This record gives sequence, C-alpha cells and structure tokens, in this order.
Amino acid sequence: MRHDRVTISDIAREAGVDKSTVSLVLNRKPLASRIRRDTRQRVFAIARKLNYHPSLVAKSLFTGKTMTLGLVVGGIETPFFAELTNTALEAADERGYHMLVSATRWDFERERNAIRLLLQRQADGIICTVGGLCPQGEHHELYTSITKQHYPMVLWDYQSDGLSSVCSDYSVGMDEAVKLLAGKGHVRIGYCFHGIQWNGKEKSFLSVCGRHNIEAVKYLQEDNPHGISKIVRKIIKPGHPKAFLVFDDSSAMEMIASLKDVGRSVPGDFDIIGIDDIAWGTSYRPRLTTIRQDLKQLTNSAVDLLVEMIGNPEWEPKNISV
Amino acid sequence: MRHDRVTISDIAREAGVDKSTVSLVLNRKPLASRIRRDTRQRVFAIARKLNYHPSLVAKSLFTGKTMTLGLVVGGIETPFFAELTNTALEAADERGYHMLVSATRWDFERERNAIRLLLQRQADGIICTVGGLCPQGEHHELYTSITKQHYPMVLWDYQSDGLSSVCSDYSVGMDEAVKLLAGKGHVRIGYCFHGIQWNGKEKSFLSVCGRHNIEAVKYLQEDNPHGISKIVRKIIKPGHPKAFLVFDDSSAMEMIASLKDVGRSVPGDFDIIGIDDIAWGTSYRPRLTTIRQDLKQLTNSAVDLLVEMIGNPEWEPKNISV
DNA sequence: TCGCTGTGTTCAATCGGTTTAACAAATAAT
DNA sequence: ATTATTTGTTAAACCGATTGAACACAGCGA
Repeated sequence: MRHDRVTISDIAREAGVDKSTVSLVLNRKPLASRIRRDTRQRVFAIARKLNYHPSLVAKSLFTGKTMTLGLVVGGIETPFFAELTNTALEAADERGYHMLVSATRWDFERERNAIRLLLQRQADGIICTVGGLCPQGEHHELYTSITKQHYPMVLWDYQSDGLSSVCSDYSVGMDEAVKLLAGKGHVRIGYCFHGIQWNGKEKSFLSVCGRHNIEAVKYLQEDNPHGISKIVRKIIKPGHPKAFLVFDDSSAMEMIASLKDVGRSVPGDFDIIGIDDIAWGTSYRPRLTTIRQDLKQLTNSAVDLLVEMIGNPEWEPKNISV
Repeated sequence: MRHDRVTISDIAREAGVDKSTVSLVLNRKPLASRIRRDTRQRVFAIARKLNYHPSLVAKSLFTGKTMTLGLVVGGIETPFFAELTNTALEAADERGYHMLVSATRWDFERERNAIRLLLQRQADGIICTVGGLCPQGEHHELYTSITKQHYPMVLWDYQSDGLSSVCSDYSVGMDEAVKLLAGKGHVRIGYCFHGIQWNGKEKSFLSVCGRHNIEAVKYLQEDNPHGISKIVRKIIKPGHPKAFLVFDDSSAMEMIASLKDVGRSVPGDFDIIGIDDIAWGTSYRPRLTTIRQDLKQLTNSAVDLLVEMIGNPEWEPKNISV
C-alpha cells in the first residue's frame, strides 16, 4: 500500500466535470459564480470526501511563486539564533510564507551550497545571516552576484552598497555600556572577539571607546568550547582589564561561569556586560547586564523588506537600520 | 528589471539541441554517454554561462518527490527545541533533504494547519513533536487520520499503537536521579508539571518513585513566565519537599534562579534536578544536575525512521525507544 | 427567424522539467 | 550488398495544477 495523492482530476472524474471546473470552484474564482450551485457543492463535497490537498508544487510551477522564503543561518544551537529563527518563522507565517531553514555550521562552502539549493527550490527570496558574522571576504562576492541577478535577498547585519540589508544599531547600547563601566572607574575595557561575530559590533565599540577616552583591549576568542575559559585564565593574571564587554550573551554567561570557577566574583572582581538580551538570560544569576538588541524588530524588518522586494520586481537595494 | 529564470529550454535553444538532450546531459543519465562529447561540453558551458539552476519544483512535479521534510514544533525559542531543530536540520541535510519548519506556538489549530500546509507542499514526510508534549486528546485523531492515509509521519515522544514514533526512555535517568536524592535523605520529591510536558516523563517518574518508596508531590506549573516563581513562593513555606525534579532544564535553571532571589541556596536548602541536558546548561552555576536525554540520538532516529518510511512505501508503523 | 446576451462548462496551452520510444545516419556484421 | 547494430538526437507524453478563449445552449428582443 502506498500513499496515493488525490489530484484535481480525481475529483473531476468523480464529479463528472472537467478539471478546470474543479479548479475554478475550489479557488472561488469569479468565473465560478457562473457554475451551477449544485455542481459547486458536489465538487466541494467530493474534494472533502477524498481528502484532497491541492499540490502547491504544481501551482508553483504555473504561477512562478513558491511562497517560500529561505533562511540561511550558521546554526540555531545558540540562543541568539534560536530566537532569530523563531521570530523569522512566525513573521513568515503571518505573511503567508513558509520558511526553508538551512544551517551552514558557519562554513562558507555549506553556505554557498545552501543558497544554491534555495535557488533551485525556487524560494521567492532569501534571508542570509551568515555574512554579517564572518570576516571572510568570500561572502561578499557571493551576495553581489546573486543581487546582480536581481534575486531578492536580504543580508543580516552586513551592510554594503548595492545589497539589501537590515543592520543593528549598537551605538546607543554600546555607549550606555561603556558609560556604565567608565562610571565604575574602569579606564580599560577588554572585549572578546571571535571570528563569527564582527561587522557592526567591533567597529561600533571601538568608536565609542574612543569617544569616552577608554582603552579597548582585544582578546581573541578561539572558536571552540574552551575559547572563553582560556581567556579567563589569562585575564585573572595581573595587568589585564577588570571590565569586559562580551559580544554575545551566551559567551557572557560562559565568562561569568568561568570566572566563578576560578574563584572570582561578578560583579566585584570583574564587571561583565553582554550583548543581545536573549530571552533566557533572565534565569541567569547574577542577573546579566546586557545591551539590548531588538532582535524581534530586526527580524521582522528583514522579513518585511524581503517580502516587499518580492512584491515589487523593480526593487532597489535598500538598507534598514534598527 | 526582474529576476528571470533560466530554463532548460533556454539552454537548448542556445546550444541548438532539444531540451531532452540538455536534460540527459546535465543529469548525466546513462543515455547521455551516447551524446557527442562536444555537444555535452557545449551544454555544460552554456548552463554555467547562463547561471542555470534547475527547477526542483518542476522536477518534483514529475518525480512525485520533493526531497522535503516537515518539522512541526511548538516553537524554537527554548533551548531544548532549538537543539532539537538544529539537529534535525543537519540530519535532514546529510540525507539530502531540506527541512520546512513550522512553529505552532503550542496551538492545536496552528498545528493542524501546519500539517495541512505541509501536505499541500507535498513534503515527503513529517516529524511532529507537539503531541508528545500536550495532554489534549485532539492530537491523537489528527495523527491517526494521517497515518491511516499511509502518509509518512513520525511522532516525537508520543507512543501509540499504529503510529510511528521515537520515544525517550527516561526510566534509567529518573532512577539515578531519584536514587541520588534519596541518598541525600529525601523521602519526598516534588515535581513541576505543566501542560506542555508530559507523556513519558511523569509516568516514568511516578513509577520510579513507587519503586524507591518515595512520595512524589505534584506542583502545577502555570504556562507563563511566572509559573516557576509562583511555585517557588509556595515551596519555601514549611511542609514542602526540599528536593525537586523539574521536567526540563530551562525550568530547572529558572527555579534555581528564583530560589536564589528569595535567599535560598542550591544545593543546600534545596536540591534541584533537571531533565534534558541541554548544551548551554554548561555555563550555568551552580552546575546543573540533570538527567541526560540523548537529544541528538533521538532526533537522528526520528529522521532516520522517517526517511526509511519514505523509502519503503510498504512501511509499517514502528516504535523506537532511545 | 436572426442575432444578441448570459449561463454553464470545457478545451487546450502553459509552467519546467523527465523519460520512453522512435528515428536517421553511420558503422559493423554477414 | 544487405541487414543488424550502434551512435546521436528528438518527439511527445506526463506530472498537477491555472487560465483565457471557445463553445453549446438558453432566453430575449427586433
């Protein structure tokens, strides 16, 4: 036994009409008003009886729209991307789209492949979050070539002329954070930097530090589970800043945990501030100090922009900053 | 200007051959070996030049396979489901499938609708995680009717005759947890129960308690952000157990945080054990005691089972316990 | 009685591929 | 020289929908 698809022709046969009639009726097209009431009812009844599900594949082929968006993320195992994805999912849903999610594990070849597949699947547009978090230049070329073909694509936190993107404006939050730390007497602030977090954050942080006459000390964070604890082992020695800004909340939590493990207190010995304001930061103690990033707002803007581009084939690249 | 799709016919025209030739060549079909080498090369060259992306929509229509799986979850804003989804995404990817993700916000109508849409999109199969977490009986009927039509569907932690499912075997972990708490002298263990977590966990816990002669005390957890803290306010009064088993890690963390907020220590005043062993439980202090649930294993099994069912139209419902 | 309008429905092309059968030309076998 | 086989390619049906044009028939006015 197999799962047999019920098609529009099955209904037509059973109802003794042409499949075009069925199509008109089921889609409540204007022309369907001319069709006899009892024919209409018969069609509906049979469709329901046979448990008919119209094939969006066939429909898409004809209409050229799949009502599908692609979401390319590095992965959703971290709170930040989980929230992002969740919001994007709901946003797409509200606008009548489905979301095809691809996790690239931050690997460029995987990303290129994911995008290629989304194009093959005729996704109406793509939201790509990876480039905004990776310093590698390879991304740029990929995005440009796709946009050149006038295919709707919105980049996350990756601003560049000729590309559509939504960007987070960290400057206000950074400013507050730095002022807060400066107010506690810190003149040097360390920050943890790792490959997959970059673009806006570092630039913004450095300029804010400059403005407040604070020395920013960079710590390279290895891209593995021990990245943070290695940094911690280093900074508990003399000569390092006692205030840190960590570029995402999960790492901030790890840093606090790590500091506690080696007998330091937060706050007290160290002051740590994170960025993102993820939802379950709330069950962390001590309460996480964090720079609020309006993830929901940003994600919604991304989906809105993409849908807008899809709706208007004459779209021009556009930049949205939240 | 619009994004114009390059089709197989465009290539055919440019190469001066029939589109069937192009199809044979590009897909490296056996018959293509008969086609002149230079014709083949010309076709490849033109396809590359025009930046051709074969339409999987058209292909799916013909082959009847979309190479798409549906994943229905309540939402992925919690760590547990984020990890689940992430693993499922990668598992699907490894097997050549794409994942269409639907978040139902734990709402039954949304779930029914999500499934309906996945059927319309001709997803080759569906993994549904919602029923395993909700006590409502409505789910059952939905799942049964779909399975009756022999459509491949795997349920998460929702065991029932005639349905395919993967279930977590909590008994070993529960046993350890209860023994651990009993070893610390507890004779009563409280547990937090809320609507969206149920099926295996409670049953398993109660039977383990019975075996160890421990009294299990149930606390209903409201389904809102304050659910846990309300319970905490109750249990700090006299007469309540000092040991608790919380059915998921995020709630366990919340409970610990909440207890600290009212001046209680963990461990010390209270012993808390969670279930799930989510990845970023690791940056929580005090270190979370948790019952390990092999999420990755379970998710992979679900995807495997589904793919197996898709591959063999004669599949019988099957139950996998991990 | 001829055309006209409106009603109820169907025909046939189309979307972008895949696949099987068929066919022409070249080569090999007899 | 004739048939058989191989080589290189195409024609056409098909997947499951949508849609504009067309058609048959009714009733109606002139």
